Amino acid sequence: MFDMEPEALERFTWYMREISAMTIMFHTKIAEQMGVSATDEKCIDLIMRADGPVTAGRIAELSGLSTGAVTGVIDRLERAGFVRRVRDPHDRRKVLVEVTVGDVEKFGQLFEVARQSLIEVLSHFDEGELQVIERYLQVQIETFRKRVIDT
Amino acid sequence: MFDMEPEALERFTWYMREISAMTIMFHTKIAEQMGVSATDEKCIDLIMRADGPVTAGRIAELSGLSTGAVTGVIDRLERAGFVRRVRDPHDRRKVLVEVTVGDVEKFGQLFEVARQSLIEVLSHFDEGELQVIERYLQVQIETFRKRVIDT
DNA sequence: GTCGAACATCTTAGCCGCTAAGACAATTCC
DNA sequence: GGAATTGTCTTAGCGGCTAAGATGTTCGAC
Repeated sequence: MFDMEPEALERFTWYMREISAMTIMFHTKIAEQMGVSATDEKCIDLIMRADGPVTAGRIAELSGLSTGAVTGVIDRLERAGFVRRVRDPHDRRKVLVEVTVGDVEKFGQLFEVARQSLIEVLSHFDEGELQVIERYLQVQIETFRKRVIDT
Repeated sequence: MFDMEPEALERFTWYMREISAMTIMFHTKIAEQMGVSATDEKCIDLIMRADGPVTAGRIAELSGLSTGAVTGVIDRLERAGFVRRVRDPHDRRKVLVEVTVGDVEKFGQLFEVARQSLIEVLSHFDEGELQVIERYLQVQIETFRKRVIDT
């Protein structure tokens, strides 16, 4: 079905593993810089990546935490000024969690460094190569979501 | 210095963020499947990615945990049969931690799924495209290690 | 060789976040 | 309107983490 030298596959496996570990470290550093726990940072990332406000319960589902734990997460993030609780006017049981607008700077430094690093990486490639890379990233997201995450 | 449409950069940023979140989820699932905590899985990943045996203290450095916490990590991983403590014959203060050989299967399923997924992803590309992708991964690792991790 | 300083790991006390179970409040269904 | 359901919060109990100190080992000066 797909013939690739075993050594090549092994190299790619190593790249994935290395990037994977760097990703974990990156999130650890972001959390440190924001002055919150890794769990809290994971949740705020969930909230930011969602489109539109998210309920507390949805955060529990997405993060795998209990609802009780999510209450604590939101308490801490709210106290630190990263998010805000808003009662859903259509269903007043629900608590919508919104990222507070002006405080995107608090994520600041390291996100900016990451953005600059991405630009630096991409600057090594011409138009046609970037198209290949973009397709690669799209296929990777699609494949891993289907086969690894949604199971 | 490097001109790229802002929308393209935004798309790539989104890809990175998405992959980043999937990576976190992946490690969470691996840990679950292994029946250990995320911290423990992070440590065993460190040990496996290192070449040669690693000391307890080195694990503390690399993971950012206190030495006391690492003692607990190794206790649990040893009890679960993933690693083994070996006294360094040259310096008997040190404790070398080795991954137990026959138990690689315990990581099993999900690693295998990930490996198969990687093969599936790569099968979408021809020889020349794979070279571009490989270069991209190398540059990414190098750049992010330099600018994000080692700071 | 001996002694003290430095080093590597382990132990312990105290703290904090997580889970599970149930309380409370709002909504939906009959 | 009343019962069942839903969404969040509260609480008790547990387990992992940090910081500090204990224990065992090595290194260096003499």
